[in-house]
Amino acid sequence: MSYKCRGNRLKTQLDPAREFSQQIAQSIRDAIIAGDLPVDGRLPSEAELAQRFEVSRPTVREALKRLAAQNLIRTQRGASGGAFVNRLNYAQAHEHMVTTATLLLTMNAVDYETAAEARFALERACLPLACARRTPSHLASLRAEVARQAVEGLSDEDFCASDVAFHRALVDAAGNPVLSWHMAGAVDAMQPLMNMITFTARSRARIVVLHGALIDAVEAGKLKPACAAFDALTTYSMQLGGEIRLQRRGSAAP
Amino acid sequence: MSYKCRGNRLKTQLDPAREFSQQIAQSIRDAIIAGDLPVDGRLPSEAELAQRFEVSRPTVREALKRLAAQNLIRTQRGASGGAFVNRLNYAQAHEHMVTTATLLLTMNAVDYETAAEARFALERACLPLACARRTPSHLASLRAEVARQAVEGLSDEDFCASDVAFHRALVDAAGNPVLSWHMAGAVDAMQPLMNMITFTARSRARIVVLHGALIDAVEAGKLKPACAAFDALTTYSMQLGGEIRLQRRGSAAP
DNA sequence: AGATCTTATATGTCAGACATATCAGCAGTT
DNA sequence: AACTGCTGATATGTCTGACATATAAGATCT
Repeated sequence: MSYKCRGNRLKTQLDPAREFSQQIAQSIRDAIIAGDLPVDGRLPSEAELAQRFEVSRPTVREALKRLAAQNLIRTQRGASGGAFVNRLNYAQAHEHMVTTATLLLTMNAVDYETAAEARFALERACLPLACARRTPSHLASLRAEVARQAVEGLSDEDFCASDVAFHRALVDAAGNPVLSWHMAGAVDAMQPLMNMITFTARSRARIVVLHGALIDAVEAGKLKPACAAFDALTTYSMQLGGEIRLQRRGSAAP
Repeated sequence: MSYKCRGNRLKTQLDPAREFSQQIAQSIRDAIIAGDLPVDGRLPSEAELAQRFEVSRPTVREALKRLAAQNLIRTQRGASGGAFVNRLNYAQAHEHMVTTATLLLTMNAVDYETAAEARFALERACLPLACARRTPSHLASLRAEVARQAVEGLSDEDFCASDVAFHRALVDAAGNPVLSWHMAGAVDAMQPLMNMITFTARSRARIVVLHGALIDAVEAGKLKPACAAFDALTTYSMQLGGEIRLQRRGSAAP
């Protein structure tokens, strides 16, 4: 009924029809999720795993690399080394989320409207919490980014980066790490995509003003004005997306 | 400026201090993201990659397994086989998201309040779109799940599963696949966790009523009542979480 | 022309070996 | 007594070469 329904040991019976390394990785993954292998616990050595599963060491290693790719384990060389169960921290999960989200968007050629709609809908959901919990530290981060965005000679890349930092800070102001993690895919992965599409057309001054209004509302802790400011930002972004599409339609692709 | 800023070839210069397989995987991953390796395109054979990177074939294989673990490539045996760039589809990304979210929650012992707060905040953000776009098909799915939940003899597991299906259908009703993907981590991964914590205490009848009211509002396309119904569900769930915590505090852990 | 056999190619797996990082313990010196 | 440096044990990282097996394409036979 709980997590610890331990069969306690790894399933070492392998189906010869499927890849061994895949099955071994699954077996170990299941054990980790079930809690049979505690966080920071050490897995048996590669040699011992090879014995248990009755495969060679390279095969075991391929399985371990699969798990390492998911940040489920880390390895250390040396005498007391080995493979250790990783505590999946937010930073790793964040990075992972961004990679997956980026791939999902680019490989499926998701159109701007769909991506932006999802992003703004999700980010808007953070506003109530942000208004209620924003700390002076959060507000300082937000204002710092807006100040940077107002500088004249800023490159497009730096402006985009600052924009991402601004939105991330806004999400973090909600004070919920799980929420921040969920939003990583929307902000860090989508925002650059949106910037790439829109940064040629947009007016930085207008964005700075909209950002400023948003901060003021959040600082005052007033939800309605915050939503209004955010919706204005949304509307402008969507409008830019539409203009870009029209331009693209007019001119042939390079 | 666009994705295809191709340096066209893989970085084959490796740093001897770090693991080769990790660097090779990163190099190929970068090439995929940059669009140098098109979807469904074939990678060079393992032997050729080994030559290019000046490493042995097992090392190349470890790198490929890392990519396979992320669903970035698939492999085929045989004459015209090899490793092919995978189009990351929503189903795979969905599965991936659920795994990561589950691990993140369990391994960090995220408390119910934090997880639930994030989940409800995000799901609430889907309501406006759901009210605007829900199709008869969506509504039918929603009603079917509620009907199942009202059956007397339903097991706890089945009730939980139906609950998840209900919320997933609600999110899908927003008609935005990117949004649905983002919500997978919240609904599919968090909901079972929440159920596990709350299903001993909750009143099924009350939940069925709340679900029904929510569907009615969504069907009518009226956002305010939908939000009200959803907030009632949120409040009830949070309240249950509080009760459980009190019970737990009273009795020693098994 | 169609069915079957052969061959080439690529991945999947294995065995054994060496290189290297790291820790623990012991020796020697200060 | 405390610090230093050596040494061995252990485990991962990597290499070499080989065999097994799946698959497609060409060659052969009916």
